[in-house]
Amino acid sequence: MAYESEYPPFYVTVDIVVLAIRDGRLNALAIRRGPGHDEGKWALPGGFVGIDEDLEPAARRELEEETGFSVHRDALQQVGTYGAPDRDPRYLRVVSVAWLAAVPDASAVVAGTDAAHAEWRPVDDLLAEDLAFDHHRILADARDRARVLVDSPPPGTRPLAAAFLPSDEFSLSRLRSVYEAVLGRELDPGNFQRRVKTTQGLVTPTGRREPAAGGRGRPAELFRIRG
Amino acid sequence: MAYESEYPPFYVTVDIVVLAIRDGRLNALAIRRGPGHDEGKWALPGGFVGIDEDLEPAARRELEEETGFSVHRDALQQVGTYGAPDRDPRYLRVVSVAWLAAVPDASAVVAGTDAAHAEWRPVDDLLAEDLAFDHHRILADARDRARVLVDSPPPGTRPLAAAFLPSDEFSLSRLRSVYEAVLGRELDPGNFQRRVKTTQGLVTPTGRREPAAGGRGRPAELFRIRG
DNA sequence: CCAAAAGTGTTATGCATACACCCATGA
DNA sequence: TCATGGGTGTATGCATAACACTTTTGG
Repeated sequence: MAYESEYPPFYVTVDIVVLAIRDGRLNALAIRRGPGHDEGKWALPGGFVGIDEDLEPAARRELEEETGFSVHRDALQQVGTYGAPDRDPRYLRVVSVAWLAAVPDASAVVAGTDAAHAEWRPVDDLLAEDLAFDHHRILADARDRARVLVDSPPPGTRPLAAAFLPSDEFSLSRLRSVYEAVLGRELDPGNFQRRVKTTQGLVTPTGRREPAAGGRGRPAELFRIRG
Repeated sequence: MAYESEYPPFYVTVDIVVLAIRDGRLNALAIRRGPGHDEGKWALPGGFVGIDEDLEPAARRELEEETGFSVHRDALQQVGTYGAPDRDPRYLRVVSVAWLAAVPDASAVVAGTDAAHAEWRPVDDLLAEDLAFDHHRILADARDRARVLVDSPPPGTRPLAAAFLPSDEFSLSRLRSVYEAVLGRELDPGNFQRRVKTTQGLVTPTGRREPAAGGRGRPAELFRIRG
């Protein structure tokens, strides 16, 4: 085509803020940068978009390469796009489309995948540090977005909180702990119970109760997301 | 650099949903496509990002080229990024970062600028048509975003509604008509009045009243955004 | 006086919060 | 029986909505 060379070429990448709840705190997958630019700093996982690949599939592919997880459509959300001319000094121009992914807590998942040196790190801790590239801002934006999504999930979508739960069935206190970790504050157990139960089409009771594991206190009823 | 040729090159563009209130309806700037791909369909204004240009300045530059307007920081918001491999058949890969811009109603502005054949069109009408490229989805996403932003402006930012007003000073019914056009529904005048007045730091009274122009009914008090 | 728009008052309703209190279980 | 967490009931405050009503102008 006639105009092929008239416009500047860019590299396009996806960066993914992979979120999970660990020990009651919101964690993100971070990769310690090796020798070279921003050495030793934490960075977000990501990679280049393929020549025939749409953006969302590219994010999904990277996520699976890093964690092994295939998440639900609604658990992978575009956060924003970052393209300052100097954001990656290694190349002339890299524009990154940032995504957030909510995955269940699974400590072992990272090992054996691409990101052998990836680690779960509390988001608060990461945000208190100097991250590589513009990943500090990306992480902050992703956390803000996650808070909005957890607080008021768009109608018709699978709530983001569901993606953090390791099992289809869960107690409401488990669900509440997810909300608390994402929002960064404690919620009243009773009010949370009522709010979730009275929200149409959010959870359905299974009738069964939690196997008395730790065993102190009344066993909780088990629920399931969306019928 | 060693890796320059390993990754696929993309073109990066910005598309802008320029919004204004005209005759009580939410309008967007649209350009009728000439001979070539998607001929005759309406498209959004936009253009390529420069080699040394950040994304937001690129959107701002395009906006000014098309309309002559320099909008406030908070009146130009990133909506999302669209990069399906086949979204622009003219080139191999074009990734577009979509923005929404709120501008005051000024019918004459378009003439004499780049977009001589740009026209204001009601958003509802455009969404009922088949737009060029993936601009239908972009426009729909931008309108949804505008509604959220008008309804609950992020604290500390200049409310989006202010950007639609042609003057610093305005009556509350003028402001209300902006809300109504964006939200697509009517609001109770009394309740709107109270809500706006009691919201801290939103509007400040000027003490003056509207010059009795059309002249029927009690002249409205004039307000200003953010003291 | 009448119409029309600006602006205020009043009441109902829903929702979130705070918190008291009961339930069911393990030790 | 006690501690612990699950779960319900209830009062209160706040934001919104609905709408009656007053105010101020032009015709």
